[in-house]
Amino acid sequence: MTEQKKSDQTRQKILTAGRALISKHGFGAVGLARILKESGVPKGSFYYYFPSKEAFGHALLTDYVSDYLARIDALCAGPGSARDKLTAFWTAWLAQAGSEGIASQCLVVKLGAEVADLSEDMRCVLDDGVAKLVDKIAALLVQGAKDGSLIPVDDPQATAQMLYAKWLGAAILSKLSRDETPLRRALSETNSTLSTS
Amino acid sequence: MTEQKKSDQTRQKILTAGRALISKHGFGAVGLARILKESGVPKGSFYYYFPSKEAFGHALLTDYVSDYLARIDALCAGPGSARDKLTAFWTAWLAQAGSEGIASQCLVVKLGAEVADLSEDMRCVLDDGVAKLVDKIAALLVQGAKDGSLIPVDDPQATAQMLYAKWLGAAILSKLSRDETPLRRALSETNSTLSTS
DNA sequence: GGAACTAATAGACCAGTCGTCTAGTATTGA
DNA sequence: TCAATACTAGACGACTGGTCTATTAGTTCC
Repeated sequence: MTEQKKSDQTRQKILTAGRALISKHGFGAVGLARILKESGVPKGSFYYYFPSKEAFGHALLTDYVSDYLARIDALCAGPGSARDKLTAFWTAWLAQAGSEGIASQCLVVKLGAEVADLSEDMRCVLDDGVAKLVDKIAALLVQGAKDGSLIPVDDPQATAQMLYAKWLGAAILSKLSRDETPLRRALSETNSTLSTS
Repeated sequence: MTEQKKSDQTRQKILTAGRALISKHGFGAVGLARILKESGVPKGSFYYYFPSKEAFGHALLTDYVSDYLARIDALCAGPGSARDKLTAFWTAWLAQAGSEGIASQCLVVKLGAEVADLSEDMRCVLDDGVAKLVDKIAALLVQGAKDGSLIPVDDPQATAQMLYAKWLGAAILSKLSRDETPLRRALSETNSTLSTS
């Protein structure tokens, strides 16, 4: 009662190890054996928690998306202008790039193209997560127009989607070139396009 | 003499079938057996033409990049303003989307994230191709500023890279959502940002 | 014709894949 | 206490992956 059921802990361990491995190598490229070895869970247990590898991938993405959106919500709920929040959000992409592999955290970057042709279920989870994220960005744009920190835009939804597209593309270009320049340019372009003053 | 050596024809057949399969499913997800079967080449022959699957991937990308750049060169050498050429280039992304899988042709879209963490050789080929493509886009921006069809920009190289990033991201979003809207928005945003008049 | 050489192929090989199955241990509730 | 459930354990099967060796088919030259 005081703690999570042990069952959930084990399940979470698999999910966590899986996320690390898969965000680095891709979904298809990582075998169950590797994930299980990494998380110290025997093979037999895997199929107790997940009916298939695809179902596992589905759970992994669901988990990831909900984590991600929760973090954005926390950011939005905090103090500061809409502009500050947006900047903080984008800057995090660069920060991740610095620490380990460039844009290595973001599963949309790593799995977007793979999952789209692999599993309808997984595709929908990721697509849904992106849609919600774009909504939140659009909301920030609206808020920024009100508090005067951002330039008003005609169609916040469209602008938010194109903003996200630019960052997604820039992340892939940075991965490909092993160079943060695309991400840095995205940041400066984003600022100069949207910021007042 | 009159014709290519048969050896080269066979090699090309493998490359062609490989490109179709891999641009749809990804590099790792497609086995040699499938490619060979598709191209009607016996399995035992593969290692006569390529020393390894990775070397094959390298050749595949080299082939693809050179095809792609040649097409751009042909477009640039043709008639019309820089603006027309750029528009024709981007519109092709949408046209591909319409016919079969969205943005299914572009190997940068499909393989960018996969290859970046898979093979240094393949990564370099793709990265090099993208760099050259961005150069050509930048050259069009410069030309457009001169012929008056496009708004002059401060840093054509940076603008071209961000332009490509936006389209790359939009293509992935379109793949993910099975909806051309992101690509269409990219087109209208590109036009309204760059076009004079 | 027959030797010498290259071009091309067949099929074996083993590591690795996902998923199943049977057996076993802990934990719970009555 | 005892039985039922929750969970662990890993061997096993059927199959696919890329790779390589041994062999055949084809050409060239004397």
